[in-house]
Amino acid sequence: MNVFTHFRGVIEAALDGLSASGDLPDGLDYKNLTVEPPRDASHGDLATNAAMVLAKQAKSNPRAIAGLLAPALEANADIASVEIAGPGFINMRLSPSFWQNQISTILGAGLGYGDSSVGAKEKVNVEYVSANPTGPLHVGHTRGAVFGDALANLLSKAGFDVCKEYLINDAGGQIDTLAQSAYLRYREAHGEDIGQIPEGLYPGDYLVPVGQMLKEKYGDKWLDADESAWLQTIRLEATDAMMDLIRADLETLGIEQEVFFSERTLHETNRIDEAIEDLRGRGFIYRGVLEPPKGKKPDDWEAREQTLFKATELGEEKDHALQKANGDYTYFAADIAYHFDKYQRGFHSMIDVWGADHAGHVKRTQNAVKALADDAHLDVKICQLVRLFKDGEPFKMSKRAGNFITLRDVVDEVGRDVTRFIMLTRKNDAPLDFDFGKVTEQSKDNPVFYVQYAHARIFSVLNNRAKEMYPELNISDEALQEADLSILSDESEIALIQQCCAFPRIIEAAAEAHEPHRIAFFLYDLASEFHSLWNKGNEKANLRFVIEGDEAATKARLAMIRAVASVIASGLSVLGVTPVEEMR
RNA sequence: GGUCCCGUAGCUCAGUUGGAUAGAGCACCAGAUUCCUAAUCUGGGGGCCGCAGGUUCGAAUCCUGCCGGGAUCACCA
Repeated sequence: MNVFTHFRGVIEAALDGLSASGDLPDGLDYKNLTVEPPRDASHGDLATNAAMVLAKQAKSNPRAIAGLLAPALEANADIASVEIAGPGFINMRLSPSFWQNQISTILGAGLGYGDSSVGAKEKVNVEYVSANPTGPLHVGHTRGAVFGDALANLLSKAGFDVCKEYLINDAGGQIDTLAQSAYLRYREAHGEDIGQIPEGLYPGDYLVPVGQMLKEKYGDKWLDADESAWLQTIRLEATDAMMDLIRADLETLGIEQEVFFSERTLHETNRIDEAIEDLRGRGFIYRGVLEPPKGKKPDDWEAREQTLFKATELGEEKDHALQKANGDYTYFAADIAYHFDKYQRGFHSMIDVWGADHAGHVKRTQNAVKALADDAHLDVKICQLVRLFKDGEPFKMSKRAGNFITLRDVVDEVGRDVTRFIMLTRKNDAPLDFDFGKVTEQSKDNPVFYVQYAHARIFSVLNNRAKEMYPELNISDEALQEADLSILSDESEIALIQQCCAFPRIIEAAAEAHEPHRIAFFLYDLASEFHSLWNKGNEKANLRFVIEGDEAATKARLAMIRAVASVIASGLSVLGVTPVEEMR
């Protein structure tokens, strides 16, 4: 249950009552009405702008409306006090018992706490990673992979029907390069000294096993053959091998996408023609000559008539080419067909996760989607660069030299959970510093540790201290739900419960904004609230979780911290991070 | 030159889609451990939210124009 949504309902009911009694006009629009936690906790637990939003509609002033609404709200048993403040805010304080009872709700929901129905089972396609199948994933792909996966999890939790998808770019010229590179390794597998890998081909060792595989499967039939004899077959073989590699890389992060869509099939099944014909029918396709780029003109520029997408129709500066000089479709053309295909599969809402280097293509792709269907929507999330450090020193990666830092390097070094969490500690469109030393440090500097430590501390209390002092006490979730929670009245305890209760709201807001990093920040705040209360037990022994000679109080406290652990675990599961029960 | 992203404390960044006196961590200063992990916590100083206009009850947030930093710029994917 989202506390704020719940009380929004209460407030709207009270307003309806005022309309019915004639104190307010009928048919008021509640659209802009909000119920939020006030920024300043001294203002209470909930604040609503209802009076201010409705003032104009009701032809009255905010404070007068607030004066009508306040008594109606005070009648609610869960609302302890109501006050009108500032320009017409209505601040409410909820009764301690309301907050206390939320613990039972959380324990009852378990990992399902925070699940929402705002998504209304709407189909959403989240496409991420989609790295060219020419080698293992590197650290740059890692951020997009984690971001996309967490975003998809988040949307699922918020009630959307989510598909995790990967586009295999297996149609372009870089696949020829891959095949040529693999062919070289094939010759090498037959004992030939291939020397230095020529400039322009992929030098990485990861193609050595592909050469071996080709030798075992096809023998020596291509050793003296012309490229035309082997190119097609090796393209397919090498692409498959690279996708196996990439899937294995993703598996180390716990990522498993449901759909792997081959760009090649778009070309082979005339899907691109279909999509372009569809756009032609809508007036977005014509033949023409593009202006040369302003400012920096490429040396090999030549004016040429070609098939173009009329992006200027949708407000862009220039149109975009759909065909290359050799007549093949451009990547943009294929991408249009790909999004058209997604739409036809029922995904009217699409999200693409791209690297920063593709930022320039966002607008045209969104416009293409807009042109394809009025009810289609594409959001493109750009992941900025990850800067690698080791103890403050920058880590350079050089793809050209073939010794770039791979996803696997990162996961091997710091582990899956740390990799995933740290990648989500920045907004996707802000650059991220990743220091191999810092992220494994066991201190509050390291947010992964800080959150995990809070979770582990709770289990330490439950499994060690509580069992020591009360060996007979049943600490299952079911038993703890029955605890008498009324002793949980300290300010810090209520604050901790309130922080837990913010979780469903955070899930909904983060899902709506497509911003999974908010979950990571929320978890940090929740952990902080917990550590704070823990330390209060140092000064005030009566605030400790396990209290000698007071089993009832102990049980209530254990219920509370078990609920905190549950919310942490629930949040971490969205991020794809495993909660730990002890630190090692 | 065009487009997109960013500009918030000395540093690294949040900021609940427009709310009340703008927050956290690091760093700096001062404290807390007979007690469930001090691997933590408490308190303190520190700000023309890049600049200037506009929109309204109300702007760090939305609009416009500048300034500064980054990414990208037919025919690669």
